[in-house]
Amino acid sequence: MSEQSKWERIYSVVKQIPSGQVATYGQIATLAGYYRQARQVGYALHAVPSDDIPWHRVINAQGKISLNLEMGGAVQRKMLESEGVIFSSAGIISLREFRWEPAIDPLES
DNA sequence: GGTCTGACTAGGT
DNA sequence: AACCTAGCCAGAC
Repeated sequence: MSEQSKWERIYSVVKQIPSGQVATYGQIATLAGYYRQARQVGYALHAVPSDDIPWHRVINAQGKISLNLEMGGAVQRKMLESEGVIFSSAGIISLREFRWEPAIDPLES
């Protein structure tokens, strides 16, 4: 499988994250059929080709933003907050409250 | 070609 | 809670 179609599969899952919800890198990897390849999800999002992919709704497993502030972390937080996602004083999002839990397999939809 | 890096994670100590 | 390790693999050099 080429890396192109692999990334596109990752993107197709990310596109299905609803506004106001978030997913973790590992969750996207698993949903796309690439269990344990969370790093590749991060890499794919780093090179995100267009702005119709809600890359900002992907965070790490600790509920935190993985970018440095200068890499766009501040922008990501602002976009999430504008969608209604709440950050704690420590900058942590409650995954229990905001994590996306797809009812159907994203690859089948 | 080998080696290193990294928007990561799960499991163990 | 903090730290370590193995697993993953596309680029950059």
